[in-house]
Amino acid sequence: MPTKELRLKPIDSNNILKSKVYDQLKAAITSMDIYAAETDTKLDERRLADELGVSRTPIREALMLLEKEGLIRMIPRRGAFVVRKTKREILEMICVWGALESLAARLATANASDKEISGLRETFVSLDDPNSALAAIDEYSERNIRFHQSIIRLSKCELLQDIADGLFLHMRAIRSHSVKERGQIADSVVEHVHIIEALEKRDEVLAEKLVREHTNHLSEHVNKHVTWVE
Amino acid sequence: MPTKELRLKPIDSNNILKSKVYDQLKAAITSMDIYAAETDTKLDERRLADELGVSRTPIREALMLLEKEGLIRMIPRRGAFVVRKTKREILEMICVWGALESLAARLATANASDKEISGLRETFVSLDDPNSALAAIDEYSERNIRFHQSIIRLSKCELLQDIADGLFLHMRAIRSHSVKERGQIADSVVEHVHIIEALEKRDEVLAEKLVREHTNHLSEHVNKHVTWVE
DNA sequence: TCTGATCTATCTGTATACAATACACACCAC
DNA sequence: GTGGTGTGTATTGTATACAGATAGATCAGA
Repeated sequence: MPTKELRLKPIDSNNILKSKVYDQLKAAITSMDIYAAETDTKLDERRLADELGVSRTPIREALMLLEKEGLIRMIPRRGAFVVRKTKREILEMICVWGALESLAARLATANASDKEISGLRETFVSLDDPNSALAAIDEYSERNIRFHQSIIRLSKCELLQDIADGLFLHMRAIRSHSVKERGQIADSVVEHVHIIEALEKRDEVLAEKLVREHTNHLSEHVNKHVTWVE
Repeated sequence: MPTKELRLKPIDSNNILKSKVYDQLKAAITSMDIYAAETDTKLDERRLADELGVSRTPIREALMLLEKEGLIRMIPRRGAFVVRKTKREILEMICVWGALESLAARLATANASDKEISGLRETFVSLDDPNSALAAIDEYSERNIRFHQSIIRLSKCELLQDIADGLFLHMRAIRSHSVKERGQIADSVVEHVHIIEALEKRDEVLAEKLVREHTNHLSEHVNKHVTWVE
């Protein structure tokens, strides 16, 4: 729609090769099934350079960024390898994530608008329809992550979002392996509802408590059922 | 002491230029007084390369790592600039830090040994001697940070340490500007003692609560007294 | 046949050359 | 005098060349 004052979009000067390669690699790594491969997958700089049609320089820059994010590990003179998280590391991530999200919930009760909180319901309301069978489990996982990301966002704390995004990145990678039973999902959804209700009541203590318990449940679940690693 | 089986230290294969440059730059940035300079300090790649006696490649690699850590900001075709944190960002850091450290305190009550906890007392016991005047304030700040780092360490959660280290990095940078009165320090020390006592009693709820309150006090203090930024 | 060493190929780490872009200053037009 | 354009310089982004190291293979010796 035309406006009176001219609206100019902020040009993304980040349109440099480094960023493009970084995005591509990140997407590729997170979408691949790390734990399916029996051998460590190595990222060959020259091969990547050839495939992406750029020189090795932007590749190396992107790889270094990915290493700092913990997605890959670079061994001097050996190469870059996709990192497989250990069970211990996964549990640590859930633990830290719980602390961050419970803080986010507390902040959200103060900083989020009513509309934003009620918007959370839409995020997962369609989960209640019983037609979705196991086929929808993958979609549930994605929606589940988005729900938690939303809470983080409602805290209006940018630093929180940055750190949490880094964690979610890894959670996404192990998501497909998480053994989800039907009952587990149902329980999870109920807990989500309770969290939203606590936020709506602006009950910061309750919201924080519920989020922490929710995370603890996930932690126990992973601890019990995840055996495909380590 | 000589042992039966030969003990070999893990050779630091990270001894590559990239890491050296990274360490140098990080130390230089954190030790400099960012907020004293009236203009944004720019990091010239070629100048740095000349001064450190290496080519631009390791310099750029190190700069990129520093950018991801939030210490500098790279603007395409413009250069790298040391980041000055806004007051809002500082408060956010304290907020997140509080959540992480209160989690750490909770974990520490379960994972830390009695010896480790009692070791915390030594960290700041000399603060009680009254001879140290304002001259020791700088040392207090450093010791203060080390105390909090110790708590994080006692949680035995590596991820927690990684994230917290990133935050402490920035805290160190603003430390020298934090207006510390004598009374403020005394209060702080008392709170530290209470935190240690809670840890010794293995009272996870109390320890977590005290750490959070301690952080909140710092947050309020900064919010009130820090006016030299933004 | 197995162990060990040497040699080679390949890949990474570093340096440097080249290209593109942004800022600054000067010059010109109005 | 002011504003705009154009060129020059300096600095970053990208590509490539070179050096060093590692892993695997081949070969010799027991």
